[in-house]
Amino acid sequence: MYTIGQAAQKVGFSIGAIRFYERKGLLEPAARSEQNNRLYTDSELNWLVFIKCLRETGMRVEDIKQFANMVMAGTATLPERIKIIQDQKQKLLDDIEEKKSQLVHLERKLQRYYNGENY
Amino acid sequence: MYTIGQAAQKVGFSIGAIRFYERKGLLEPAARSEQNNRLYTDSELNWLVFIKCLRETGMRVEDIKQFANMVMAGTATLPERIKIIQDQKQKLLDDIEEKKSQLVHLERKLQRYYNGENY
DNA sequence: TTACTATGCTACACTTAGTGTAGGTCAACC
DNA sequence: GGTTGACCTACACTAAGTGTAGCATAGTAA
Repeated sequence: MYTIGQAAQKVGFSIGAIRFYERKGLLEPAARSEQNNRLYTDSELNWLVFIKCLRETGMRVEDIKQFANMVMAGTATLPERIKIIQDQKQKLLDDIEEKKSQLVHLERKLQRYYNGENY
Repeated sequence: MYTIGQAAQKVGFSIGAIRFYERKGLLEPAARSEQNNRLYTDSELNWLVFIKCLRETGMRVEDIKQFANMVMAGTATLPERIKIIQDQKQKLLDDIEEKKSQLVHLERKLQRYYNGENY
């Protein structure tokens, strides 16, 4: 069993983030020690790692909650889950394009500065 | 003179966004009509266009405020302004790299699904 | 004249994904 | 006995607006 601090360090979340995920229903309310401190099993740590994996893809917390429910519902939801990941991927591609376009704006601005524009 | 709705449409901001910028001090409080409606001159529209240009580069509103102050302070602040734009550009490049890495995560996840993993 | 619609106003709540802070508890160490 | 460290809860705050409620006003249609 791990304390929240140990869990946070092992998984790479902040303590606050873990409590936040519990509050949001992404995690079952953790077991407590006699001192009312949260205690995590290895299995719960794996669940946190899973959440971290999804978060790193840029998925929103609410969507991860849905996704987690689907995972627990079994393989019947697999096609749906694949679609979600594909949509997420598209969103990421769109984001990248947008940022690239902003980059072009910035470079134009810099060029204008180099050419003597002064506002 | 333009109403806030006309200004919003001309510049491409929402009405709410313009009021928000005023509240944040990015804009001087607009002149008012007899009916207490905001009125904008062409010069203020140009200022809004300028703000839009900076926002599109991904610059934060608070930073735009600083930047606007520098512009008004004259050419002495030019090197500082160039540095800000360059930093902004670097931040954008970092963002893009991060998103690309998230993309790799997603693609790995999809591959695992295609290979029969089911969680 | 009355009713409706459009546009504007203010002030407030809400969003995301957490972070930061205040105030309190508890055990361990010196 | 005092201090440190880790934990607890609850609340406020962040960015950049958006959405809503409740109001005023002007122009138009019946």
